[in-house]
Amino acid sequence: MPTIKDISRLTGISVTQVSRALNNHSDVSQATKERVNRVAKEIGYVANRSAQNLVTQKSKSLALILSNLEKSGGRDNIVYSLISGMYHFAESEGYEVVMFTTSSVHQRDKSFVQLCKEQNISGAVVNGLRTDDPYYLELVDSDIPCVLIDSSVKGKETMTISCDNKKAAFDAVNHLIQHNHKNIAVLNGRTEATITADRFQGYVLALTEAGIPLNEKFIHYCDFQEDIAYETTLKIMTESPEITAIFCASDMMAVGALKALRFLEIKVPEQVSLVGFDDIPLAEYLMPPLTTVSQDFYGMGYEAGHQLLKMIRHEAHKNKIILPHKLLERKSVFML
Amino acid sequence: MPTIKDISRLTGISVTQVSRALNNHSDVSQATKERVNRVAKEIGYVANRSAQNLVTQKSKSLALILSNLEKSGGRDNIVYSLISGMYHFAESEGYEVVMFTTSSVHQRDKSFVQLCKEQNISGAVVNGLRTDDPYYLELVDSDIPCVLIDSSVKGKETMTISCDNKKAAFDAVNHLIQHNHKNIAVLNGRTEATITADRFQGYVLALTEAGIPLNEKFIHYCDFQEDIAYETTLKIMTESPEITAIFCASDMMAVGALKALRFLEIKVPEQVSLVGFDDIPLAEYLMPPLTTVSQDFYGMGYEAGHQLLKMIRHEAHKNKIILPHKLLERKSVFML
DNA sequence: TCAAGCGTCCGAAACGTTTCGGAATCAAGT
DNA sequence: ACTTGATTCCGAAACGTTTCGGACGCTTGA
Repeated sequence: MPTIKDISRLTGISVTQVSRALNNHSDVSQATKERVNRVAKEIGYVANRSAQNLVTQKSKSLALILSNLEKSGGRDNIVYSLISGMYHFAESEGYEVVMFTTSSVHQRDKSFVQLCKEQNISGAVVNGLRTDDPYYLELVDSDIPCVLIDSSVKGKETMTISCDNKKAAFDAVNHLIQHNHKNIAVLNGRTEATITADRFQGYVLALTEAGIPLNEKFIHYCDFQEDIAYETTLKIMTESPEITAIFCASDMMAVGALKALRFLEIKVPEQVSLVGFDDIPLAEYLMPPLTTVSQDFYGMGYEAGHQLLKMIRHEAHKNKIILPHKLLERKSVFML
Repeated sequence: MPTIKDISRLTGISVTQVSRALNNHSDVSQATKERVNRVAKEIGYVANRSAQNLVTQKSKSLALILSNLEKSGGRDNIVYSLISGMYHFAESEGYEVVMFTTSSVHQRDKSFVQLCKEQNISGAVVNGLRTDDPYYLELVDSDIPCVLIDSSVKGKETMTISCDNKKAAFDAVNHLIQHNHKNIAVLNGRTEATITADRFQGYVLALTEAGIPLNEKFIHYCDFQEDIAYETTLKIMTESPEITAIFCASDMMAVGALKALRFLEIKVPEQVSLVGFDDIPLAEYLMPPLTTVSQDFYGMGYEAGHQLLKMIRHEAHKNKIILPHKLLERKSVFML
């Protein structure tokens, strides 16, 4: 591979000036710049990133830190959308993105901070980590700029990006109320997740605004998992057959609920209405097509990268960004 | 960040020996190794990858080269499975994976080879590129080891990994024949793709073995796209209502076909049977659940990484690997 | 004539690591 | 006492880039 020295030798211009020409610095004449660039193209010169990173003590890489690739992205392809959104932004800025998961931490016995420092990584987008993970806490407390998706922690160098989960849950539940439902169960996510609490608040708000009392028996947590939602639905529908609607805090849980209802031979939506959350690709193909709150995960990944770069460049940035959501009415809600 | 020099200073051991101790070379005493490793852990030392890459002229990064993130991975999450399989393998070996797409080539005006050289990347897994892409050809012709998924080109340093597409297609079509279908249409993929030709051969073989003549009117190409499959199905079912079964070379095309059949009020599978290919997550949720040929894309990504590393290390490797497939019988095929 | 300023240039050091070539120490064998 | 070999060590160069500090030549204005 040709280096900057080759260009220097070929043109008779010093290495210093070649470097400055390539980087379009001001104190190099137009003529020199042109000559350098021409020769560079001719011999197929590409800058050696390792050398650049070494001397500048930084790199054009962003980290995408996830809990676990396989599991979380199984069928819903939320993580995939996040990846491709962030990737496309990074690409447009000439940045690389490198992924880390909790399993890489354990496999290599290094913390996220170490993993990042090792590669001179400039910043990280974080999604789906347990907020009590010590490595997570170390990361947000470090001097590495972080953009957190769907969770907020007061760290030195962090910002949060998410949709308005409370309002979104409110919209979903209110939609059910507008269809005259009163006995509305909720299948919520992992109790430790920030979004779980937010969405629960939306649920509560919608009910209380409508003057409907809360019923402990209708409130359940299913860890965002399809199979737990399945079991839970089986249980609550036999214990509380007065339920006429279920709000699921994720589409995958709605899928589990739907299967359970089908198993119990309860008609959806005629006997029980269903609202999901996320709008995963599956949602529109279910029978019936699922009414759900849509989130733009691709946009989230893209915007996360965008904000991260702003932080890295010390440009002004807000510390919280709210992305729009939308209630998608399909066929899983029935007017009583 | 602490460096190797800090360890040297703290222990009074030369930089050379510290380096060799850290890398567990043979000509350093056990006592020294222990001391070095202890101090390294104490001060939280992590090796600087850039410096390592620079001096060794290689890196612990593998490339994953894709046609286009967004489009190809839209709903089927095949690409996601590939990514996570390859990622998990890389992770277990302490390697990074960096993704490139055709759009990165154009955005940065660099060929895949340049993109790889720039980062000292040791090898690449390639999926979904057009085989006539000049950058693709340059890549497989270069000295960079490549593992090609689902396509074969005689390059210097390449190997191919795929399922037995011909046999798989044969199995699918034969399954229809065993259910007494004779007028079997095929919705095939992009004409330039290697797998398209392979699957077509399987289709032909199944028919000829059963003594069923080929019918040009039953053979169509839909570029693996749902909407084209939709339009095509609309067309062929009105022009050739004698068709009782359709073999789709991808599940996404089967989804398109299914929508078209539903629009035409043709019952699946009672009036027309359907077999897909890939077993995407959607398949089992369709109405009726789709009978299809399953491929293990996660395993493909994992194995691709595995074989790539073998090539990089100059260990023995075959130049073609066939992964198993399986016909998954669900509810979209009807016995005539 | 001199100083100041500008535009353009260059040498050399630095980044953190690996590795080549050589060397010191010690025990064992002659 | 001398060689031999094994074991353990070290200095210095090298990888390709950026950048600091300085320098040269030219024009301009006093």
